[in-house]
Amino acid sequence: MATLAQHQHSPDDTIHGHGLRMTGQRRAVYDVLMGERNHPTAVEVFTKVRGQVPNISLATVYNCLETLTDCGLVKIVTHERGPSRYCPNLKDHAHFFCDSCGEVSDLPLRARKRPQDVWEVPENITISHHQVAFRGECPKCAKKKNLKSEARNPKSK
Amino acid sequence: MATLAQHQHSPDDTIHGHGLRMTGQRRAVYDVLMGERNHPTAVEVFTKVRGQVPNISLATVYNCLETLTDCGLVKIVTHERGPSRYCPNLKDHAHFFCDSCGEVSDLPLRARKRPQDVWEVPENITISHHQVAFRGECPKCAKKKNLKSEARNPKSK
DNA sequence: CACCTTATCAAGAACAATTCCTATTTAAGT
DNA sequence: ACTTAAATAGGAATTGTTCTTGATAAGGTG
Ligand SMILES: [Mn+2]
Ligand SMILES: [Mn+2]
Ligand SMILES: [Zn+2]
Ligand SMILES: [Zn+2]
Repeated sequence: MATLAQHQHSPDDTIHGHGLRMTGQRRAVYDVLMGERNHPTAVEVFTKVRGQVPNISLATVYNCLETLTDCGLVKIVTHERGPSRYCPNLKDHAHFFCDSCGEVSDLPLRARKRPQDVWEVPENITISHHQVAFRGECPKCAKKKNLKSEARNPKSK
Repeated sequence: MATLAQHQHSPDDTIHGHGLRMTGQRRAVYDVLMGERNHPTAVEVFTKVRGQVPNISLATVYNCLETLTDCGLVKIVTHERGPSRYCPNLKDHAHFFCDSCGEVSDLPLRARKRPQDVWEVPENITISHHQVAFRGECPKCAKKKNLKSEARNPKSK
């Protein structure tokens, strides 16, 4: 079941508040995102949501994702030239992309910190958004690699 | 290795160091990037570089940009779903994108600061890269907008 | 210089992700 | 039930990029 969005409103109320309807397709797309918080691509959402709405089209999935994004229920996440991914975590956060397994995870903003503390942003420019992506190797992949190199050379420290 | 580029070597040496040749096309592409530090797209580089090498092809521009990137002479900059842009500033920096005029500018990293100071990055993950983008309104566009609203309502404070 | 071997190139086809178009269906409001 | 606008499915079109291929150019060698 879909949990409530951020504050007092259900996703239905949020969508209605934008003068739009909560349709079966929109709910199914939203539920997939809330269910697997893996930052799926549109195509991944599409294949998943077909289990619920067997003849939804990919264009509709794109439309639903755009609508949900416009209503502020999900965020779109882009990374280099890969396909866009979608995230229902509305808190301010950055993303980590593992180069070996492709996993995407959330990195919360530290309390009382702002990106402007790290980069010199001139006073006279107005910031409305920021997007921060880290790349590297996740702990799982690092461990896997260590096991392999041990097997290859058992005496290595 | 790529890091040599900043220091004692010319771009020619850097490219040779990778077992490649500095051709007319590659130099022309590199010169365009060094000349206008506007973070041009591949197509913008293409039209510009045609002044020097009239029948260079777009595919070759893409190839040159990829080669220069692989050699560490330029960086590729992606932003949301727009076309990739290219940047010859090798220092660690973030980018600001003006929503009204499309201008892209560099924001230097503050001394002795790291992105990890602002986002909670678990100890056991290895960071190899980060990419940081800010969006908003540049000073020029803000001023323009102010002038317009003054003209519309001369008495407004 | 003539010859060989590769790297590089131009041109266009192919590709992946996304957006657009249009006829049909669905839902709200009366 | 009737009217009207919103939403959908399916497919075509677009955009930015990569791939393929045959022709050229550049270094190295004798
Ligand atoms: Mn996220
Ligand atoms: Mn830059
Ligand atoms: Zn991993
Ligand atoms: Zn501007």
